[in-house]
Amino acid sequence: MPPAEPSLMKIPLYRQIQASLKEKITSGVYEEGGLLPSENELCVEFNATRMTVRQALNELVREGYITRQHGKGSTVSASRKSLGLLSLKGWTEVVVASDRHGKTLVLEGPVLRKLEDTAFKPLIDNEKHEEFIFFKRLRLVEDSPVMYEHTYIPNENLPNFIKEPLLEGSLFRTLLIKYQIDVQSMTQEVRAVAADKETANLLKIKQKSPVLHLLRKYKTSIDGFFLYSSIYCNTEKFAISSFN
Amino acid sequence: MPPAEPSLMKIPLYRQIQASLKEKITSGVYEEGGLLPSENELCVEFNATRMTVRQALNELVREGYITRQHGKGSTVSASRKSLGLLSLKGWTEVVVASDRHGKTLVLEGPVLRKLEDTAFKPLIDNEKHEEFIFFKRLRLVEDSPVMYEHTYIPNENLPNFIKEPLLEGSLFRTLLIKYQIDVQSMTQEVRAVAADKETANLLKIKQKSPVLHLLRKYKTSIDGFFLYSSIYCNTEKFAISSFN
DNA sequence: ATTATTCTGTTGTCTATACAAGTTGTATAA
DNA sequence: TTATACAACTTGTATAGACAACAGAATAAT
Repeated sequence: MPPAEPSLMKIPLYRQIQASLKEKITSGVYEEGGLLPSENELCVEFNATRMTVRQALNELVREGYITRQHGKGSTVSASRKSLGLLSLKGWTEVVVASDRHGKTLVLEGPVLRKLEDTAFKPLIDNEKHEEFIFFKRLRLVEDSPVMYEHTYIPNENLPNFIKEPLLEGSLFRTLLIKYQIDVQSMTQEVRAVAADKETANLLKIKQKSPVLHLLRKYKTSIDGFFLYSSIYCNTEKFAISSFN
Repeated sequence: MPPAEPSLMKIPLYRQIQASLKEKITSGVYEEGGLLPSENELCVEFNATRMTVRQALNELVREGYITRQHGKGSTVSASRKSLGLLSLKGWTEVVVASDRHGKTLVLEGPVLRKLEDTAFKPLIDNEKHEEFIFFKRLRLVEDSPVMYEHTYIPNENLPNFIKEPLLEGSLFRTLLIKYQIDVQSMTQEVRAVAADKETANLLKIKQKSPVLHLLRKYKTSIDGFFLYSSIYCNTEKFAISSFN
């Protein structure tokens, strides 16, 4: 029997539990600082064993939604004011989750071009990638420019990518839905640098102002297929936050 | 019966496995890019079940030591050149793991003082903490100053702390061994700012140079007991890296 | 020779259970 | 009233096993 629609593929139970709880947390059913139902109660609710429930809860800890305490329970974390961008989540999800009005302007692309940015060199293993799909995007929060991003995607496995627009404006979502490519993890290097002329203009700050520079490599569900991003952030109004 | 020596407390099996594997990775027994023994082989070696071994392996993924691939195995990650300081690890552990020569100068403290730094205000829940133990520390890598750190620790649960030196120069280790306080997780905000006079002098850079500013809150095994750090980083030579 | 198919070993998911250990509230004893 | 002990509930650790899904190599069919 052929597999079902990729987008309808079977989702592991613990992922469903994780998604359900996340939904209830962000929508306020479980309020900040309050306790989640105990593991045993969740077992009953989702008809699963404790190990499965615990896997879901551990994922939520990793994502910063809850904290847990031995003998007490799982507490809903206070939602953060700053944008949680050191974590994996894509821009769209982060801005929605933080309840802010976000917008993305595509300044250039998608176009095919070679990777010229020398900063990426140490991150790329093999030279087999000749051409990349390239984006220049500017991201705004409440109409203030906050991030200026260059994205490079190897031009493989992505037929018709440059011809069609992004689903809901989200790159990650487009990759997942249209190409079944799941972005799974990320590594990045973080620096403070002085804004160059182009960056300063776009972010509406003075030239040579301090900006955050993030150099990212995203790992996907396809072996050897990575995405690369170079991001400049204006951190005057919004900080970048992370957990561990 | 009274509990045994805290430092000899029973360590969970999966932590032991985790530590053993980490040791073999950093010492080169398992080489970069190579495969770890399979889960079943590790079960035999450590006399544990797969779930226990998997818990250890998942921790190593979280810490960035290995990656895993369905149907294939666990691969030892390439060690990173930059300092993995967005993760939880303390300075001592990070510098040792990255095979670099690190040194810490205590410029001031430990002394008792109130928390004046207004940047911390939004991070601190309750005002019950009157006094904090305060440190000013400068951290060097290969004799270059890289980080300038202010640390605030609530003056509770820590008898004789300011009178005695740190164990092996490590704050985290001292808290764990002498006070049984385990630092478990961290949240932080990251910004790019212009170096003020003091910071610039200490880091041996020009005034107003871009520096990374990390505002950290460490969670410990004691409920309601947090550590706070404000860190300025010179990222010209060393970047800060993180995983997810 | 090339293409399918099967096989084997790997990690991923899940069940069911058990006991240890931390937290909290309550009942009892001093 | 104040301790102390206990009970009930929580999460943490661990065992033992099962089947699914994936990767790669060996084998069989074309």
